[in-house]
Amino acid sequence: MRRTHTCGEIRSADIGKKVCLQGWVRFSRDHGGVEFIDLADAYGITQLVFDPEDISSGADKNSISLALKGFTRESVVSVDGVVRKRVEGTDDPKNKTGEVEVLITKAEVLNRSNSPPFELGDQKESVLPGEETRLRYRYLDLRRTEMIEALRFRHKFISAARGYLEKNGFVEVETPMLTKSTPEGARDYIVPSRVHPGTFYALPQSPQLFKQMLMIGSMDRYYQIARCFRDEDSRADRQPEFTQLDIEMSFVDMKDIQDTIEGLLVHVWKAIYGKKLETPFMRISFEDAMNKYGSDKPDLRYDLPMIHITNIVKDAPYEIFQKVLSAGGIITGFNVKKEMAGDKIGRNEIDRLIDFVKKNGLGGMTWMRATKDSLDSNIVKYFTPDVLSKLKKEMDVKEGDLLLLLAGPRKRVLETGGQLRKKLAEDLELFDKGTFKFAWLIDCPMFEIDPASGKKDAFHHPFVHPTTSLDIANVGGASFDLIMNGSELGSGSQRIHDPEVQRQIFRMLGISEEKIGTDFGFFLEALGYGAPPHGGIALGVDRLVSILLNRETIRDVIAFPKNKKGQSLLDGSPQKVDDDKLEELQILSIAIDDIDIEDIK
RNA sequence: GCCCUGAUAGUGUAGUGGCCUAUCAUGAAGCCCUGUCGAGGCUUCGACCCGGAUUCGAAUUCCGGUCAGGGCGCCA
Repeated sequence: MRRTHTCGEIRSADIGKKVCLQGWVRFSRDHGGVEFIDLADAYGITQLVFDPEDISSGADKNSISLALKGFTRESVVSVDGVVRKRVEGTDDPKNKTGEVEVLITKAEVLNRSNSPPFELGDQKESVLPGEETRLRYRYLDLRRTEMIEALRFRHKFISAARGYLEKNGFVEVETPMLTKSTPEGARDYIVPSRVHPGTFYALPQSPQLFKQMLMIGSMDRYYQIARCFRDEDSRADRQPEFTQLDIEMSFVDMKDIQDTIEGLLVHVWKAIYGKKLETPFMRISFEDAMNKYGSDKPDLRYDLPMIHITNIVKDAPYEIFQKVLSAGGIITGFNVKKEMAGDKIGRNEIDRLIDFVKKNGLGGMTWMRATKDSLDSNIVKYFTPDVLSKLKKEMDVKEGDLLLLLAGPRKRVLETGGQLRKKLAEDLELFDKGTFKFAWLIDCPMFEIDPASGKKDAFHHPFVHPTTSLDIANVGGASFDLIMNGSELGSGSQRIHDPEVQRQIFRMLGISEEKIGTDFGFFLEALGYGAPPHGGIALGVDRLVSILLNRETIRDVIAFPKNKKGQSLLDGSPQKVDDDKLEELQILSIAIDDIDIEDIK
């Protein structure tokens, strides 16, 4: 018999029905006579009963009993039975099928399971095994409700996004996975060509150039759930392969792209949560974000800004400040309000914060506590009453507030301030985990200087349309980021559609004429054939979904993720390939392990 | 490349120089039990990441590795 119901759908209304259920044996409880089995599938759990003294007509007690002996944990079984109400007082209110049970009339083991390496029950708070074990046996991990929910949610998100985009005339187009290696940016995963020995494709870091060429090809509205690859080190929110919701539009400006994403998210919100998402999103300039929050993706669920006080304290004879100032540095501070901190930050905690600041590259941290009518600290003596009063005014100091002051080189102070702000918010629980605060980071520069090499780099990428003359010092770029809760969810821009401007940007990035030709010649040529004004954005699907589900890492919303070192613990990739395969590709490995030491000697 | 944290039965853990023949739970195997629901009871099985050092004595201290995770760099 084929299954008639899933393990999550039988209710009181089904009482008396003959059913067939198929699923996994999650738990069984043998009372020496009556026996209960929790049968699980992706939809839920139904309790099965075998009672030797309560056998339905036509059922064979001995054959059922025999089959049940083969029901090991996580075995796949098929059971026929009759739905009945549970004995008075034995309902299970925690389970949506908890009012009914299925009295077994026939049982069969479809596939016996080995004893699982970790416990799969997750009705209550179960103890999760380490992630290594979960990834090694991902197919078992996926049976857990949490994982099933994550993948369903992810699907729902993508499905709703598709619905919105299709309704608005977007066409999903697949761009190639075997593409050209690009010189700038992240490292490529490369794929050897057998037909052209010694040459390689690269897996796409993003469909950037192809989606732009789709616009040149008059596609007008494009989207793709695009897999992207970057051979860089992983993080909790970064995997070697990841998914972007990639969008490109013709005849639009930045506002049109932002409106589209806001519309999309409103639609998704409605579909997933049944709620209205407030738009338009707040906008914050790159400069404000850095100055106030020390981050290009500040968490805006709480305020706690940096308040710059360089001008107020510049004359105070406090040696540390004077040293910093004479080196061209700045002084800034946080006012940790009494309402935020309560009495959570005592002397010991301040010492820990000072350590934190030191680890983040500053010499230390000065602090003051606001008393009834003054500021209390071992360094107040260096500040005149006038300076203290100005400081109190500027930082809006009330009794019980704690001032944390940072001094040092501008960039260092802002970055460390941003880290400290984040830490304070976490320690003091300044935000609600269920709140999602979107914002657009706007007014970005076109270029940034790499502090290590002193080289000029593109702030976003080299295809961003400049918003100012290219001759001035701080060229602006028509790019923007979607940020939420301290994460960057995606970045978009209006693109360059004039080949001469594009060529000029490549030159400004220090790419030689020859390189421009070999690496981007085809693209410059394409721009030359009537490229329409266009722009687009890419949203990180893994990241967004993991934040919405409050998961610590994007691995928890990816069915088969890699570990931190980029390995799949499930199939053991990456692996060596046989020598004859390499030979066919005319590839010779010079990895240390592959070199025969004797040969070298 | 660097920094931080961790590693004890299949799984999750306790254990800060001798009370360790290593705790507890879960699991597995077996037995008992007729209304449980992560059932319960009894019995059994099963572990200190590797190498070196210190010490009379190391799971515990030190050094070096390996593995895992978080972060910096990197991610145009």
